[in-house]
Amino acid sequence: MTDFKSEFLSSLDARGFIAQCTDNDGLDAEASETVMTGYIGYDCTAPSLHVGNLISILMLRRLQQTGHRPIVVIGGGTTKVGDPSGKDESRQVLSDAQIAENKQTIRATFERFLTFGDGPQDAILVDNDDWLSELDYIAFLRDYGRHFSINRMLNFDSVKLRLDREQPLSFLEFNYMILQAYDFLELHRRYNCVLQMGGSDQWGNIVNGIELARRTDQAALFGLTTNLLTTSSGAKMGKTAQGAVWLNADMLPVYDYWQFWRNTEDGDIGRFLRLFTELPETEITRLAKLEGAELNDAKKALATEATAMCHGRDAAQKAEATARETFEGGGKSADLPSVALDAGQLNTGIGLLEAFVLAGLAGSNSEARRLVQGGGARINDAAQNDITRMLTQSDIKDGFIKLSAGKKRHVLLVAEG
RNA sequence: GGAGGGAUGCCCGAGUGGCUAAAGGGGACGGGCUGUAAACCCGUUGGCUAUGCCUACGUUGGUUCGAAUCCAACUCCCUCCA
Repeated sequence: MTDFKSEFLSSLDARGFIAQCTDNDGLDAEASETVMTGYIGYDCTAPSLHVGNLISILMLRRLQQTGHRPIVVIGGGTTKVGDPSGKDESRQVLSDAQIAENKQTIRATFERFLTFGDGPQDAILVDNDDWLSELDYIAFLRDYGRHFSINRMLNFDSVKLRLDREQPLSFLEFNYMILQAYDFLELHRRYNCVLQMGGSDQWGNIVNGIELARRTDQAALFGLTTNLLTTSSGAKMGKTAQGAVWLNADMLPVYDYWQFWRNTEDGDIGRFLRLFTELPETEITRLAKLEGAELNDAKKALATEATAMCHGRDAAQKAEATARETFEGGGKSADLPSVALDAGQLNTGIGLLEAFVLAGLAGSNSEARRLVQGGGARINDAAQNDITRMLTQSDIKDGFIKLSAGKKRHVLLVAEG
């Protein structure tokens, strides 16, 4: 722990956000004496962000809460090129229309965490395509390329690790850090942005931007990173059975989002409460001290608080109530994720396996069969072992048929039409 | 331009003519234990209109009764030389 004067840095520090800063004292002074502007960049390859992006979003939120201006940079320009990182074959390049669409839905998420507008501390959202797509190659190389030292870049971890492992590194990819560095410079020029934040994997890119601005504009910019999030058992955050934990409700039901946090590992509780909720420190200390089964209360608090921030408090409490009824009250809740079913199908009857596939609880008939044979399939809480069984109108209880795969995954089939 | 190495299921990775829907590991899913946790134990893990059928070992064609395995061409990747 360092002693910070500024509310911005001291609160981030107290909550365990900070991994590394390019200049603690300089940034602290800037944050306590001015209304500063800081940014984080996001690619828009998917229609929604996921929990892996959450820490950085919360840093922007705290930046704003402590009196500064956050900028969200959408990587429309970089997405167009197609991020080559990772070792997969080159990804599909998204169409301009898709990118525009993703920008819209992603923006909606930020509106839950930040206040946008025209005031001095209101958040703004910009697209780096605005300046990147207009760059002139020769002019760019002449004006900015000369400031980048290959010798130095080869020493950045992102590059070095690749080369050490003898993995390919394309020129395109190599240029990524240059474009990102240029983003920072451009944001400084346009918006007087002085701070770039991001995950610790962004350190090299951030430092490059700072260096570039110092050389071309004699500007003093700052960088701040957070640790990449893993669970205490070492797994990467943000993946569940179904895939990524999306922040948009139409990509992942609020109930499932709540469940994701509810299933946090014991060892992560204190850390996650500090990072992902805005509960006061005293309350967190109390919750984190709980032991054994009582820790479940801390997990519920985490789930509800984290969900409230992303989806609103009403939705969060509803999810909590649904979970309580489902797990503690014998499974009566009508608010579980539901899937519509044509009423006519129930008249003729619908196969058990087909129903599980329809509900999204199994990926194929074969998978559904294994589920049944493994003893994990239930209808209205009654275990099923006959794969030929048909579901009919008579299975409807209180207006729906409850399908369960295992103890945690439940879906309601609702007849319509 | 030359020489060599490689491409296997969600991922890593064995297999070098039939016993291979393809070892092993990881991940994932289900079950057990528990606290809707972790760890651990057990099972499952291509699809289907299912005692059979279809698809699958980079692509296309060939040899063979039979190919992931042999041959040819092609594509992509890596290493070294120029």
